Amino acid sequence: MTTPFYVTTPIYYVNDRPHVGHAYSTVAADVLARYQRLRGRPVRFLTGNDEHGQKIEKKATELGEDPQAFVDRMSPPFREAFEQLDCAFDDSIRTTEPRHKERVAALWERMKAAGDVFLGAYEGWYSVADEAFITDKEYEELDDVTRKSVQRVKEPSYFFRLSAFTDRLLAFYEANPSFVQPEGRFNEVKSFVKQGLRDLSISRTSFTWGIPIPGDPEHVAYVWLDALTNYISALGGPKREGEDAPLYDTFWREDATKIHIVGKDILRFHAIYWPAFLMSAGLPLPTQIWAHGWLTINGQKMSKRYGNFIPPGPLVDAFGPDVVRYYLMREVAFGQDGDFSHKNLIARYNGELANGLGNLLNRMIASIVKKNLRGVIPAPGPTEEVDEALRQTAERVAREAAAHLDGVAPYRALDTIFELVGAANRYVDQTAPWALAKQGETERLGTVAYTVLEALRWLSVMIAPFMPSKSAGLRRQLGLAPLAPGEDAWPSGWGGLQAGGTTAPDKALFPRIDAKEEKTLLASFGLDAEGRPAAPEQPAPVKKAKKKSKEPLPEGTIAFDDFLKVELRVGHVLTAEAVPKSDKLLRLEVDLGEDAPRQILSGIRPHYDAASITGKRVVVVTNLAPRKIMGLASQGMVLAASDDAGLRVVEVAEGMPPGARVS
RNA sequence: GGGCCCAUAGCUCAAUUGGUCAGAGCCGCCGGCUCAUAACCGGUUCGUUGCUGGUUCGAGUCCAGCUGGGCCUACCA
Repeated sequence: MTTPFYVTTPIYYVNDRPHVGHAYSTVAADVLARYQRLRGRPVRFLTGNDEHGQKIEKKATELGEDPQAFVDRMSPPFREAFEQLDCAFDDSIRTTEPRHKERVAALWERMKAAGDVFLGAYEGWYSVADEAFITDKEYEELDDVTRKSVQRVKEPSYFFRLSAFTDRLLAFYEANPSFVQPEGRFNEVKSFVKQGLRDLSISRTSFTWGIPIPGDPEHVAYVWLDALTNYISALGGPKREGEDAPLYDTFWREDATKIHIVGKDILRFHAIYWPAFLMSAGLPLPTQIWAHGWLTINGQKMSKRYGNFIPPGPLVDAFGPDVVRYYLMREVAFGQDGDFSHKNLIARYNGELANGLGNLLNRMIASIVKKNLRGVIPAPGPTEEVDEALRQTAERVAREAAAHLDGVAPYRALDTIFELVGAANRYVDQTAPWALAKQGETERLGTVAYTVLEALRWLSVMIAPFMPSKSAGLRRQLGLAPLAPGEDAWPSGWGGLQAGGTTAPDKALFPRIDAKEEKTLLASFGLDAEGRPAAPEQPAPVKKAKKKSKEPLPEGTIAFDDFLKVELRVGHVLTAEAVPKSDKLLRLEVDLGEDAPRQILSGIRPHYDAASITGKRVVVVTNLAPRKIMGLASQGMVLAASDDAGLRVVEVAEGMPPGARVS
């Protein structure tokens, strides 16, 4: 198959710092891209950043920064993180680039020309945190924190006639039964569409940080219209009359394979809105939307709040890019939720990479071939049944692994590939080349050694999409050049390894991590020997408080653990106002480094007025159960010192960012 | 309220269109080997495949109900 292959990651919203979740999506896309390149297909792999929207504008304003300066600062860390992970994307687009903006305008014009865009007025709730319009019901069900970022909007707005696409979308789904993967997610999409679609508001006038609408610059494009367009704008599409766009013509043509890797949270936008936009504009639709699951971290939900917001950098520093990539792809079934566990990573590393593949290479190259064959690859003699069996295993594995990669099941591909590692290790034991050497059975030894080396060569190709550097290292030891792009290099013909070549024994490809190192490594990630967070910050889902008969504590003291239950953080007081009908209460909006500020009520008005408390950096108890005071929810408590003479809030030096933990 | 998905050995997962005694890896235990990264190889314990019925010559695999978990969705109190 030599049709072009196009794979994209979501474009990551620059409100966040890169974390393991971003790395996961991107590595998955990179593995697919590298695999298809190996197969000799023309490949394009795109990632990028989503940089517009009200949330960005708001955040930048809060920081006293120009939005453009803000996104210029927040965007590079994503590319750097992915490069560190050896993700070889061909392009990384930013939605603030001119090349993107002009294509959003072009898409808009096409949709408008098709008669699917009309001017109306939108009234309803808009969630800034999610950058999405929500219904009244959804609004009511929100938690208090999120609700803070929801606003009532009533403004003129352009609409996209999404309602007219219900039947066309359903027909398309029917005709493309694997358009959305996994299947369960597709069902959700279908049932959502079956209920009938409402027209979609696709412009806003209440803020400016976005792409102006052609002919009506009061409006900026709805962020999702803006963002989704990236998949074609990066290719130079949609084309205007008479334009030349070779990338677009190659990778977005009807028969190219076009896969969007997305998180399950943004599936609806990709599986419903995006195809509808493209249908309206008369453009080809993507081949497949792959929604993967979420990762928890050591069993806990990843969240800034719980301090387990894992950036990929330290992982790469500790284990190297290939091992992190391997683990991410191996551990979780693509499409399902999974857990990222440092402990497990080390277990898989030792068990599969060091003991399995690494040791196989080492026992052969650095020992048997080196000692008995002077490091030269022997010519195979007549084969026996065991030799044929290993060869057949290799052929089956290559076939199945390829099928799994074509089907976007990287974890299954790895599972299959490592069957060959196991088979080769068993083969070495069965044929006992060290014994053959002692008995002077040189010809048989040659056949056995060749068979294992050839299997290793096959492995060097099959692991390449997952572990490009380790693949190169493995090939170097086999005396082979790194894989070069071009023809289909996936192993199929047995015997490609040239006899007479010189092997290059080297240090262990995957040095084992011993128990002591493991402990040190885990500790460096703040974990105990069992791989659990040393100081669990995330309360276990409240079961019943078990009575623990521990040593009694001295009267009047609490255990250290008890102290840790109190979560104190630095809060930046954004606004303050007196609560009507109350003489003591102030209603504060406090930035705690979360997505939205919290509302906190504090009885400090006798000592502070609204103006004097605003802007202060205070200490807030953040895990106090929310409480309603005079009808208003209070989501925390500001610490203050007081005596008869007066009251002062506890303040923190200017430099500490909101959200910093106090302990 | 409507709908979807999942529930298989201690853990993570497999089991072609229902069809050989339900498998693999990890973990544990026993043994072997010694070329190797205290590695590798062999053997081995635990499953009435969530529960209850049904269809069938035959069901983990289909149907109904139940229990438990996850998710999508909705302008019925």
